[in-house]
Amino acid sequence: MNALAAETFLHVRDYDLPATLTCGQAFRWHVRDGAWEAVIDGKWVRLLGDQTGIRAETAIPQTDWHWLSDYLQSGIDLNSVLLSFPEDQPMRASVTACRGLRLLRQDPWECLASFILSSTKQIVQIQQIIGLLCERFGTHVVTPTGRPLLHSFPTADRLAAATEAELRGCKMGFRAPYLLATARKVAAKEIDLHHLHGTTVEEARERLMQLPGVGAKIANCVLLFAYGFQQAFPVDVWVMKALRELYFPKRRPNPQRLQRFITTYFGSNAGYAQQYLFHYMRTKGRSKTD
DNA sequence: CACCAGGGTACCT
DNA sequence: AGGTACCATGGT
Repeated sequence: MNALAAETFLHVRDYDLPATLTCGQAFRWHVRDGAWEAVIDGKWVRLLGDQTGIRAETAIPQTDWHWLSDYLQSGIDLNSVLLSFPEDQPMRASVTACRGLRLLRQDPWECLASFILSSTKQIVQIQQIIGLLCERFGTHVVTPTGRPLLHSFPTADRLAAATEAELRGCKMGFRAPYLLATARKVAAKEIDLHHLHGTTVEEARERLMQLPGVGAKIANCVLLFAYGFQQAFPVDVWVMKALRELYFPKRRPNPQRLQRFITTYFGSNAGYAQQYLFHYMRTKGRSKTD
């Protein structure tokens, strides 16, 4: 038995599916039989990439695939993005190491909640926490027969109704009160995540940072990975390492000077450049099959 | 077994 | 304004 309900093919070149889906912007993807599977907006999906594009399969009928091409951002002109990067050795090395790395366009709530859980955690652990969270608070998702049961990412309403102890049970530790408090603010409509699409980066960032457990770094991740603000430039320990080793080898610049450098040097696609640096720093020195 | 991980917050000078 | 301990848990 089997029965995939729908499939399509997205024609796109230079799309590195493995790198894009595992580089720390989304946390629910896993490989099965050489293909990538996850739940997007409550829908099970399976992706298989080749040189000419991405084949996609779902478990329920689809007529309009816009939700998927929007998520994957398969329609953007990657080459013009790469051409907008500063021409320096670190950026060249980063692009050479992984031409085809893309930025996704994710659901704001899932992205926000996921990155609240990301603080001082390794990517594998974030995946584990989110897996438990979905299992315990998400709803069942239709999958092809024979697959393990899968769950949607829990809504803010559902998490707002949870207890801190239940959330701590998902191994998230001290992040539990942050996630709970933010879920309650979203559920109570103290912030309208959808509305941020129509604002400026600065206003959106300011609003996000008013939420418990959301500082500049996590806000920038959400701005970049969910809202598509390409100027947003999250600085975590890896990106800070890249900036210091590659651009400021002599002495460490103060935070203000560093921020000034980021906003002036990397151009209109600074967030994209940041993701290439991040991926480069994390993978260099490892074998490519890891 | 130390040390570190896609940080934020409260509390100190 | 700028530094620092603490938060919880698992990988390396």
